Amino acid sequence: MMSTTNTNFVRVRFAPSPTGYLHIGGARTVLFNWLVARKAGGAFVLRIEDTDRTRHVEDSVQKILNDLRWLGLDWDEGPETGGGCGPYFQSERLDLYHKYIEQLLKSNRAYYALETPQMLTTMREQAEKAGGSFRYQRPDPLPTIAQAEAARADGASPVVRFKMPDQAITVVDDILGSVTIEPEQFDDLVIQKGDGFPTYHFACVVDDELMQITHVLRGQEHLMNTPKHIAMQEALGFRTPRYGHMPVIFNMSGTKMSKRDKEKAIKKGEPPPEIDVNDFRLAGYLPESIVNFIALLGWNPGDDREQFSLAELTEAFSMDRVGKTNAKFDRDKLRSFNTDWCARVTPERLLAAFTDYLTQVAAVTPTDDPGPDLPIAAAKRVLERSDSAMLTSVLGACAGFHTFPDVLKKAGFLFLDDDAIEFDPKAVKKVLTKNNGAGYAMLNVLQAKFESHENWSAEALEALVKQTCEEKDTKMGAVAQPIRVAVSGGTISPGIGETLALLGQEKTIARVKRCIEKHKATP
RNA sequence: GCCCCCAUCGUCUAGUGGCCUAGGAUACCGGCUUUUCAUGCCGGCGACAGGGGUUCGAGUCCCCUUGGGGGUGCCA
Repeated sequence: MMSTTNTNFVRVRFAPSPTGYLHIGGARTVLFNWLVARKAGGAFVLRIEDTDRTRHVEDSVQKILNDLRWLGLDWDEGPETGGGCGPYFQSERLDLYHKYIEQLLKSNRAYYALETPQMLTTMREQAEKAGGSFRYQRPDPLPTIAQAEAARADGASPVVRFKMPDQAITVVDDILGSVTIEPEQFDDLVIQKGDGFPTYHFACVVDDELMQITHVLRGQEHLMNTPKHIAMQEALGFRTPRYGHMPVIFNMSGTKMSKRDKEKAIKKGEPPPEIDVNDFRLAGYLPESIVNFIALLGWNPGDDREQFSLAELTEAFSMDRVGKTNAKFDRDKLRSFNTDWCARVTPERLLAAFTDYLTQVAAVTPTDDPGPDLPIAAAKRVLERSDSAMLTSVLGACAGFHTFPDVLKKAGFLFLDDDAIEFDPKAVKKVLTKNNGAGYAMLNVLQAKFESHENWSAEALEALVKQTCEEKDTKMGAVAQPIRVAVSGGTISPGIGETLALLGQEKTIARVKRCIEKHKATP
């Protein structure tokens, strides 16, 4: 019989805490883990770390799952998928943690501690005043189990602390190399809270073992946690997975990208920056460009290539090309990536993404969140008044746009009621009123032509406009611009032939008429 | 304060001792294309944090300084 043990087997995980939407930095962590798994043909596990009941946010698991799906990152085991190592919610694994807590207690590698949070806070404040950092002093003698139970009966909530070994610990890191930390840097950490829940450190170590995680790829903010985890693994007889600590992503200002940036910007009256994956979705980005962009934040292929689909990333990715330096999140460059991707994907894909964008935006309740200025009304209107064929044409006509809101800005007027068109005074002055109303004169000529024109295709209309130019011995601008203003209220629109074809003959004529009449009413 | 990590154009980065008068992308500036807004194309500006070593030779190796970041929770 052959051994079926695969020595190369790879299992990685992403373990978010359900406190809101998926953060863009978290998205990069997922992506890299996902890539490691897919590259190796291993498993990608999703685990929900909901051990802090005070920070739990309703619906956030669903939100995170949605964000992952939108990005195209699937998981082999986890919520809604199941798997052989479940449950995948830590709050449903309490018995498991208790069992290992017992083991550590029995083997004298952990003990009950009776200080209250208030006492610890006071001690910390005192240590800070003294200019140093607080180190928890292991009690001597240690509280007995009987004492802990008595305290609990008394209404106290004893915690369990892990005895950190008195020896240096070396973290072998696939990204940073070896990092050795001296024992003085650690005190005995709490592994079970007063409410009986495990702390992050403990649950994480137990689950990584039980879920057979082979590689842990996480943010650099976890580097100093890793020695603690290694010490616990040793005490419990667990294996130590391979570790890799990735650089952190910052704002252009150098501050850490955080959800609070949004509130700050709103307070200052500025548009809030996109921070969570969902922000980018609502801002009209393609998941392709987000994935591509964050992949290049800390990883590169070693050559000049910059465009990568998920499949191409899977092919090209390798851990040894992950960098060590923190990166700033350059939204300008992301925008450029998005422009490229919008031009690159198939019309079908672009239509699907645009429809998703409109749907997501239309579903936002303005009172939900004092977020950015989302074109909610416009999105609803477009959804109601168009179909797939129309949207495909609109997207084609707007080719070259950066993000989906640009499409709405450029072609949104198509979906307005004719009498809802608002004329931009500047545009009116520049292209219609100027030169003794030459623009209006042109509109009068065009109106007659439009009424008798039969072939209402973009090409034919384009030809009609060009022909008018020749007749009047003038440039395109003198003909196209007045039409633009009449039909859209401003000077921005797709090519003039496409614009009119998309709008239709009836509406074109109605809008031109209305524009001329408005002028007569207020000369 | 203590511990740890990091350091190339504004930003993301290539660079693994001679291919480097440092390459690409983005941003910015200029030009071309053009019926508006974009796109596209061409060109330009722009960096090895500083100081010591090692070496025939250093962006690349070592040390110090400086700067940035992380940790120091009954958060994850």
